[in-house]
Amino acid sequence: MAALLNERKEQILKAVVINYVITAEPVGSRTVSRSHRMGLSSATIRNEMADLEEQGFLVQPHTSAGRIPTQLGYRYYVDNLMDLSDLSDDDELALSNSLSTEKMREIEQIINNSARVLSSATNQTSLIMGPQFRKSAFHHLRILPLDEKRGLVVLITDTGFIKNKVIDMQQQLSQAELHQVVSYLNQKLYGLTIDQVTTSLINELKRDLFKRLEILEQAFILLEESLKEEKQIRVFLGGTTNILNQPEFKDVDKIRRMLNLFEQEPLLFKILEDTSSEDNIVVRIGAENEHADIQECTLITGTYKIHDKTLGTVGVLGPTRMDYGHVIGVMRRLVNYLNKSLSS
Amino acid sequence: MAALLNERKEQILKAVVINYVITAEPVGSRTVSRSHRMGLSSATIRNEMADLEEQGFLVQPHTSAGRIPTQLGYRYYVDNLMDLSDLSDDDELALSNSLSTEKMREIEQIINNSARVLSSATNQTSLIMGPQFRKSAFHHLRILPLDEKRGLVVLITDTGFIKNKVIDMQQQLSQAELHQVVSYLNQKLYGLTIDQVTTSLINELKRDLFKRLEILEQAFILLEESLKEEKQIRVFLGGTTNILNQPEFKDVDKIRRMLNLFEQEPLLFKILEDTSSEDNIVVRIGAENEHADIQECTLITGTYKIHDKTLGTVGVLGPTRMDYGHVIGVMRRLVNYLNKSLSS
DNA sequence: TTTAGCACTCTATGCCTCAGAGTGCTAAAT
DNA sequence: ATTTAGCACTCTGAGGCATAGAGTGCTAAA
Repeated sequence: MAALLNERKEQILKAVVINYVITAEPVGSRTVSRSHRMGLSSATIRNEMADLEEQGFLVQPHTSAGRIPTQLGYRYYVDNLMDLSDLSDDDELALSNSLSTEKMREIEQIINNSARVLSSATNQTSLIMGPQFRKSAFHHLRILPLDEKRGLVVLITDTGFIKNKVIDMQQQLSQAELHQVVSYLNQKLYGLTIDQVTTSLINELKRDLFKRLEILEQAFILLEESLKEEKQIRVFLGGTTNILNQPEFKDVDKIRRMLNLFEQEPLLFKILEDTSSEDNIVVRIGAENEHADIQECTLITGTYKIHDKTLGTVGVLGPTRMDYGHVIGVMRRLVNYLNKSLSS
Repeated sequence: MAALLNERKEQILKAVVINYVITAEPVGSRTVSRSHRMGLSSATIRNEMADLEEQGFLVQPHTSAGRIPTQLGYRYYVDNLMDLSDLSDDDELALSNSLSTEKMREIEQIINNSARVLSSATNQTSLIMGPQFRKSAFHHLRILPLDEKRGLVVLITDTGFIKNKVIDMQQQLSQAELHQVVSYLNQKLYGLTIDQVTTSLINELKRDLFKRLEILEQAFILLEESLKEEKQIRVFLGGTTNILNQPEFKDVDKIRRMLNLFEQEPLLFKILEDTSSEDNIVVRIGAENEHADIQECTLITGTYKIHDKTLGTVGVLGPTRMDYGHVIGVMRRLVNYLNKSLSS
């Protein structure tokens, strides 16, 4: 960690960041000296800024331009200088309105709404990772016969996740047989997380059950299949077009790269998962992100929980020039709402 | 319908369209006379082109430029001149591979895959409307109790559509009571399309049932709710970034408008539904589209069916400068595959 | 009816200039 | 020892201008 700056340098750095976030233009010494009434002439500021540049907090796009913050500059700002802005009343209202638990029983809907709210309150793109099915605990399983040849498997987890899948049943099963198998499975699997339902466990059960009821090969294959399939998780996006409003994305090529990224759910998932610090809000600025395509961006993430168990991650993605205080404020609030909503 | 052109004019129009589709540059008389070896000098072509312009099939972007087709020109081309290209072997392979029915029991997956294939084979954005739940016929309904206070309603249609929803049950119901209600409902609703399950019908049933079993207010509200909710349908997109490859979309503002459109499912749904001619493939060029935001685009749509019953619509959206023959060829093929896959 | 030839038009490109913004340095002021 | 005023210097971006190139329309000859 670089040494701390003296207060005057801090004030100047802060002024540059704030100004640059608003205008997207390099900030000159004159502007700082004027707008932030710190009673110093532009010449003095110039000297300080030269220092800040030497220490790596600021850069000039070219010799005769103002300064813009480096990633290090943003980092310092976030760690030491940032004011957490609270929500505006409008935002507050919009948030609580669209997340009122009233009409939203389905978790998908809550998540989707959250993505919308988050993106519109921050003017950035938002990503939300749904509950991680495979980390939920098995609650119970049902098989509904649909007709002679098909059945519907319904899998329910402790977090209220419901997964269903139509299966073919080669051999016809009587109600009684079916019931027998299902209740055996329920008994054995209860309380395990989906992650723990490994192939080997399934095989074991299969052997077990095989002795008692030979017909059920098929049912197991299906259970396996339905679990495998869930390896990748849905990531919900909101406000993907917001990124087009940022002047740093006026280049069609950059836009293409970002949108391409947005189309690849597994990648998004990986990006979000990498940041999960299990606790609180994480800010990744520029190259602090692993994925190459977002190294000009900042990703801010938080996690939401149900009864203290981490369910998923919410994120905001935008250019490094972003209103950190505001975004973090909004995200705090959103995570709180989510935690409350989901725990009831 | 405008009068038909003589053969020479047709050849020239065709040459201009084909050339322009490839190069995206205005086509000059010299180019036509050379590349399409029709044994005429550029001067002659020039005269004919002037005629074609007067008749509204071609335009010049400026006085000293080549010509590009107007919407009328494209229309004439599609109606009278177009060669339907068959698929390349590669495309063919990709198509049959990714749509092999093997691993895809879920309809969502089939649709999703189709969207991907369609967009990558055409290099355009594809839109696919999933099966219209509300036009499916009611098959049967189950209610699974989850715990004391919650149940899972499962609704199954004749087209294999499965819709489930968790409901709260204020009053506890015994298994027997539940069973009674459910079987009554099944009997009454069987065979109706979801559209036909109107609020008034539900009310009627409610009265009916009320006499016999007072507790079930709640269950009905839930059925109603779950139906209402399905009014809007999912539209699956593929290759949204393809649109960025088109030179006509190098303007960030246009891009924003398109992407914005893509984010609004209900609008997309409306656009797709408007074109449903119930039969065969429909081409809407430019202003032939109702929606203002796609009047510089061409939308080509087709419908897929299961047992002769129209399920949904697939579409390809791109600039009016598009390889009509190829897109239509691919779409034909895809629709055939879909029809076959779904009917088995 | 077709074509060669030519004058004309329009765009896109590169080059130049110049104003404006902002800097760094030096010397004076506090 | 700081701070500030003043000044020369640098770099960008916008505007103006000339030019090459592509393509046309028209006229007159084939």
